[in-house]
Amino acid sequence: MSQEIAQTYLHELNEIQRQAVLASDGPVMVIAGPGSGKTRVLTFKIAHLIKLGVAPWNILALTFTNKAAREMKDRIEKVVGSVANRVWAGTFHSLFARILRVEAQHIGFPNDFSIYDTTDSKSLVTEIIKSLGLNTKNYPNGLVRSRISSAKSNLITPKMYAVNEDLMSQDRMGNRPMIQVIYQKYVDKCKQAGAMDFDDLLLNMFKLLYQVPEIRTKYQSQFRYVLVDEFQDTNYLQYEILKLLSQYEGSEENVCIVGDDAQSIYSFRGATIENILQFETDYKNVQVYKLEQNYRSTNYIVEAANQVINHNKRQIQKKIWTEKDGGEKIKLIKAMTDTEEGKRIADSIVEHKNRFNVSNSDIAILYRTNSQSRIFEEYLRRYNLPYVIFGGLSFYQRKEIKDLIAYFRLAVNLDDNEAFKRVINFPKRGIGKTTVDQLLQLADDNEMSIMQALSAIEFKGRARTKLVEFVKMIHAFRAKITTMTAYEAACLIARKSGITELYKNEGSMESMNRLENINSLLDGIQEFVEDDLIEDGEEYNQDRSLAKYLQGISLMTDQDNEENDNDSITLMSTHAAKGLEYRSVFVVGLEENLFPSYMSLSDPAQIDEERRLFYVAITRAEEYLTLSYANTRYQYGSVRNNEPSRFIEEIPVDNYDAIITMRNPDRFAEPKSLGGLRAPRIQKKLDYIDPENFNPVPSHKLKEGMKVLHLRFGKGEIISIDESKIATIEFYDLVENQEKRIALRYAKLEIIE
DNA sequence: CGCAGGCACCACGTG
DNA sequence: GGTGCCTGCG
Repeated sequence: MSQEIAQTYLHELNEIQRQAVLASDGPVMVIAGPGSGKTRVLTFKIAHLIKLGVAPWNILALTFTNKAAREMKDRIEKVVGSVANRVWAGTFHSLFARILRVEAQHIGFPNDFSIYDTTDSKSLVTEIIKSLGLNTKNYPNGLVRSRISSAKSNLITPKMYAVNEDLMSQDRMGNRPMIQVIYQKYVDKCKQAGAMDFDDLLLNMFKLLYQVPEIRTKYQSQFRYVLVDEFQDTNYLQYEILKLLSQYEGSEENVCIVGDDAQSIYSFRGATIENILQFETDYKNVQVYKLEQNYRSTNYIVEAANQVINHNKRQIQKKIWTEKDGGEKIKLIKAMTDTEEGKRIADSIVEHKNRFNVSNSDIAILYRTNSQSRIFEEYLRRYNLPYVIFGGLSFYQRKEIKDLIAYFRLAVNLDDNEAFKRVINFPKRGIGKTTVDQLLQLADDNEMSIMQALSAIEFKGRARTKLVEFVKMIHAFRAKITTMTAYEAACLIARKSGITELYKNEGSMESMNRLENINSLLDGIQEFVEDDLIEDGEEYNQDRSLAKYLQGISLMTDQDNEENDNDSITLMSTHAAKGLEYRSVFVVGLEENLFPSYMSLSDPAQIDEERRLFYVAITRAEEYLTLSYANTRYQYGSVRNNEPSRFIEEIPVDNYDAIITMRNPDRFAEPKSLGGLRAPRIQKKLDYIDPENFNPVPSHKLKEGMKVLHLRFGKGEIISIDESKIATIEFYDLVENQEKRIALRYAKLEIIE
């Protein structure tokens, strides 16, 4: 190793980190506590390999989120330049999908296979349950899918399931003996549709490597170095794939796994810490490095985290420490209601900004469930604090977007039944439920996709002419997508399908919104077409077809689009926060039944997982950590009382800001007004409207010229009301877009004069 | 037979 | 608050 390399980046590492980076050959396991420079080690390690002369495309780096992959690539690029783009870095799902696009024919799938997302998979399962004459009471969709998913993740085929006495007797005892039959049918139907669900992307990658020796050899020899981030989140199937890729005759087993057992939070989707323990047995002479120095957080936070995680029995021994002494103690906010919690958090944020000079982008609010975001959203809006929400309903999950994309999918893959079901009568073209049911039956009886059945068998129903028209249209689209660019084809489909026209004619606020979303999708497609370089492993791919575009987006999530570049507060689930850090973190909703979740209360192992999740949450904070809970909360349509979360007490009292006794639930003092500081006004603060004292009036009482009050936007004046009962209202306190168009049908407005 | 509106039921986390 | 199913009407 040359002197020059050492000077460029190795000095930025501590001793253990450096050893881990330099251990380029053979199996390596890095146990990395939160904030210990894990990503730094991974990226420097890859950069180091490239500097040593390893070709970038011989390196496979697997992550769990697109975000982590992108960050990794960016950081490698900083060290070695644009050649970093040729590293195979990405999520398990996206990289395997890419490989399957090339190799799918070896396992009996078309190369332009569709990817079924959760909605598609749900819909297919429901269809099957019904077709078997079962009801969804006995066979809840979620349960069936989780049985199927877990079977796949453990490499249990439907046939193996049928002879697995454990699984079958579990199903019998649960009075659901038909799950195996549903599973078999689900697999058959996916195959027929040329579709893979998320689990199949992994499963089929495994099959490909396992069943086709020359393919196995091809990828084994290509991926000379394999690295896995967040290894504690891998499931059995993922680990088996990793072993297939890295363990073979004559291999040096250059595999490096990085993880932290204390941050394993995905057991619900089959992740197992066993993999970490197993690694040392499966590979010979594993070099183990433990990164224990935390560079992120102050001692109060690190100490709290250590104490909390100590309540978990099973774990790899390590002691996280930091040199950052002093700092602020942890604050605890106790609220009576969930609404009050929202207000108090917003107040506290304002105080933070003023007292500690933190900017919005330094702040994150973390919650257990995405549905908690709404209240915080409302208060932040009222206080004029900009925010971004990660997670929740993704752009690609919106109805109008899914519908248009379903047309794309169907045109690319005629057998994609889920896409077919979605668009056959949208926009309305007089093909109703009865016809669709008949079609499904027809296809099922003949073991064909619907499109195949339609072209092979004369359909006798009343809707025949309309069906012929529909099929013609889809075939016309299909012809266009091979000759046109993605953008041209997408515009044509949006128009000819009747989707844009439908929303234009409707003219409501909601439709306009949808139209806008469709336009942003089209804009995105245009960008895709105009982008002159697409990173694609070894080659810069020149394909600008709609099919190619579909491949790119099918595994995208919202988090891949939203950039927090305009100084906003971040709101997200604790799961989504893993790997991120903020100067000031608010962990909210710390109540029994919520965090820990009510789903976990009966199972100690699941409580441990909730605790690890809490551990992840608090270790996101660099300087300021605030915890909060509410005594009562609106849940499932009624008010519920919850005890404060057990996790609050697991942090020693010394780490808290206020002196409090830890015995009874009322022990937690109201946060003191600190140093006489008052929550100052920032920008134009909207008046706080108490939802309890808010009295909206029926819409017919609203007239032009009235002064009204809106929960979110505050005071305003009705400028006009048009014939479709859309009011244009000017809101005085909004900084931007003072005028809003509000559909009176839905609006809740109080008259103030 | 198709459609709109009403209504029950559901909601943990992710690719 | 969203959505998928059911019902009664055209």
